Amino acid sequence: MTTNTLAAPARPESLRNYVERFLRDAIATGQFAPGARLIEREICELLNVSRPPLREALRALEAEKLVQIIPHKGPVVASMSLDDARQVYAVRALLESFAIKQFTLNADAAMVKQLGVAVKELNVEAATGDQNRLLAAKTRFYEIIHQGCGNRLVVDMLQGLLTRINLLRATSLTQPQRLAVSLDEIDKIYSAIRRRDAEKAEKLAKQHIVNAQVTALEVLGRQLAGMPVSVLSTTTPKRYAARI
Amino acid sequence: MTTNTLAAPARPESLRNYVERFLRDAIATGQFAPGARLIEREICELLNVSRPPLREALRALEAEKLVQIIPHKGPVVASMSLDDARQVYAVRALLESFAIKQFTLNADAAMVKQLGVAVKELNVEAATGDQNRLLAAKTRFYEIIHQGCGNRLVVDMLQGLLTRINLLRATSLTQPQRLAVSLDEIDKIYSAIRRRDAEKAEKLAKQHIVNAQVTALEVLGRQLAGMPVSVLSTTTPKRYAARI
DNA sequence: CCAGTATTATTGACTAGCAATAGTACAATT
DNA sequence: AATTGTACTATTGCTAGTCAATAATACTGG
Repeated sequence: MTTNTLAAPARPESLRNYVERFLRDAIATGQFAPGARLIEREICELLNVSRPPLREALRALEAEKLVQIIPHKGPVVASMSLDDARQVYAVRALLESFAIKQFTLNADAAMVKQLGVAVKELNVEAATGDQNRLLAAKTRFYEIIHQGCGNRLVVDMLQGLLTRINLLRATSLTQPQRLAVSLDEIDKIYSAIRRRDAEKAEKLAKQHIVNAQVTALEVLGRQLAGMPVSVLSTTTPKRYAARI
Repeated sequence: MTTNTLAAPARPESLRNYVERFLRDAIATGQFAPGARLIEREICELLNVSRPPLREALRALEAEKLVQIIPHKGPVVASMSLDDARQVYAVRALLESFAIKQFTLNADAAMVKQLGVAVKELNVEAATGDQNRLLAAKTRFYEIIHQGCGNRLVVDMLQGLLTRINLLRATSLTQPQRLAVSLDEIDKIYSAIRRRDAEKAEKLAKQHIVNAQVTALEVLGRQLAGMPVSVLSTTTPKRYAARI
C-alpha cells in the first residue's frame, strides 16, 4: 500500500469548474483581450466541452464582472474605463488596509516572522530584477496577510478585485521609478505590523494602494489617449460620455 | 404622441434572469430557508423552465454566495455561521461608511436635501410603528446615499452583502430597545453630512453598523442556542460537526 | 445490532434541434 | 450616389431526451 492510496482520491474536477478556471486564466493573462467576443461554439470546440457547462461557467464569470453578457449578442471580455479602475482601487484600498489592520491585531508571532521573510525576499527579487519572481514575491506577501487577517470574505473579495485589476495590465510595479518607493512603503508597513501598531499599518497600507493607483491610472490614461475605444464603460456609458 | 411611445419597448427578460430573480427573492424572503435543498427538477416544474437556464441562474447565485452547490448532491440555500455573519458585517461597516464619507464629499445640495426628507420619514415611520414602512424608509435612506456616493462598485457589493444579511433574519431594527438609539445615530450621521464633516460622518456610520452588528449577533446567538443545526457553516462543515 | 449490498434519487454532461434576435450585406428606389 | 428596405446569416436562448457517475438510503443476511 503506497501513500498514494491515502492521498486525496484525485477528484476529477467538474467540467464547468475547469472551463471557468481556463477562462479566468486566459482573461487574466490577456490571451482574451478586453472587448473580445467569446463565441460559445468556438470555445466549446477549443476545450472539447458542450455548451451547457460552458454557459454555466460564463454566468459565474459574469457575476465576477470578468465578462459581460450582452443579450442575443453573447459574452465579451469585460473592459474597464478609467472610472471603473478608480472604483476598483478605492475598494481595494479599503479592504486591503482592513486586512492589514486585522493581521496586525490577530497574527501570531510565527506569522509575523513569515511575513518578514516574504518582505526580505521581495527586496532581494527587486534587486535581481526578475519581473515574474518579483510579482510572485509580492503575491506571497499578500497571501500571508490574507491568511492571518481572519476574514475569508475580505480575502475572497480582494481576489476578485485583483483579477479585474489585472485586466488593466498596467500595474504600478512595472514602473521602475515607482518600484523603489513601493518597496520602501512595504518595509514601513511591515515595520508597523511588527510593532503591532495597527492604526499605523492600516494608514500606510491605504496610502500604499492609493499611490499604486495613481501610477496605474497614469499609465492607463496614457494608454487610453492612444486607443480610447477599447475602454467603453461596462455599465452606463451615457453618463460618462456626457461628463467630458 | 404619448410619453409611452418613447418608453423602453418592454424587453421580455431572459428566462435565466427571471429564474435568478425568483430564487434570490425566495431566498431573501425566507421562502427557501437556509440549508434547504434546491432540487433542480422540482424548481424546473415549479417555474416551467428547463434545466440549463435554471442551472445558469444557480451558478450566478453561487457566485453571490446565496446558494452553495455541493458536488453530486446539488444546490442548497446558503446558511451563515456566527463567524460568517461577523465577517459580513465587518465588510459592510467598511463599505457603508466609505459610501457615506464619499456622499458627504460629493453630493450636491439637492441630494443632501433629499436625504433630509428620508431621515424625517424614517422618524415618522418609527413613531407609527409599521415595521414594513420603517424598513422601506431605511432602504430609501441608503438608496440616496448610494446614488450620491459616486462608486457603483461599492453599491453593488453592499447590495450583495445585504441579501446575505437578510439570510440571518435577525436585523437590529426588529429589536425595539435598539430602535430609538439607531434612529438617533442616523440623525447624527445626517447632521454630520449636512455640515460636510466627512470624517465624522464616516466614523459615526461605522459605529452605527458595528452597533447594529452587535444586536444582530446577540439575537442570532440566542437563536443558535435553540436550534444549532440550521447554521452549519457554509465553508468548512466538518469543524462545526465536530463542535457538538 | 451491524455490515455489506442493492436500489434509488439526483446531479453532471452530452446531443440535436428549433425559435428569436442582432448584425450585415445587398438590392431597389429616389 | 445615397438611403431605405429587405433578406440572410450568425449566434444566442431554450427545450427535450438521454446516459453515466455519484451519494444517500433501504434492505437483507449474518
